[in-house]
Amino acid sequence: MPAIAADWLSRPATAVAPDLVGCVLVRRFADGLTYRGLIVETEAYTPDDPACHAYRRRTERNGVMFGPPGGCYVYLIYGMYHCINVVTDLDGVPSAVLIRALQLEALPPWIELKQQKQPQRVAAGPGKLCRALKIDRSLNGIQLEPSQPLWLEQRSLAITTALEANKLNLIQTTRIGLTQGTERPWRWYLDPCRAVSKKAKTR
DNA sequence: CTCACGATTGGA
DNA sequence: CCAATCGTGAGC
Repeated sequence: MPAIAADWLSRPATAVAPDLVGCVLVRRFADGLTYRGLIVETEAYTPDDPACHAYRRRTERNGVMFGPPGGCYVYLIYGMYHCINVVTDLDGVPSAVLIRALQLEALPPWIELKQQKQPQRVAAGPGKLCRALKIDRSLNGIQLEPSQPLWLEQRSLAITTALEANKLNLIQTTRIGLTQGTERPWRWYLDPCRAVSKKAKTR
């Protein structure tokens, strides 16, 4: 499918996040090997949001969030995992969409299949997907486009059709793992889908 | 300059 | 429930 261009991402993160579910994240290595993952879960972070890394002010870490849409914001969390975000909205408006889970088309060879209890969940979580696709801070600040080692592609017709027919549904719930802004319903995921990190609480 | 802590994960 | 593990940034 065609690559997603920066102008499509030049909207509030809360508008982009649901639209990114069903799109594809592509990882291309220097040797040409390419891996694709269906985006099955996202979260939005906006400038007025206390959970957003850029809520207080611009710092060395969150700088790319202040840049133009289509930027790639990667940070280290808990000293051992990386998380990847797609920068959205106008240049200067610090907003991003956290990619929380992927359904990989094929498993990279460095993932020990034997050790995987559930191979379809190797990228089910923001830290896990970065580990699976070898995404770290060396990719922080790159522009997400096909000339780079990482880019986005539009939804396939098959996914769009399945959503329209309610074969697949886009569920909206509250975000995960936060201490602030927990009430904002800014998480979206595909259902049914094994690769989603966690299902919404059911009442 | 220091030090508490985090948009996580996997195991007890 | 809890430890692992370290860069970041708020506050002294």
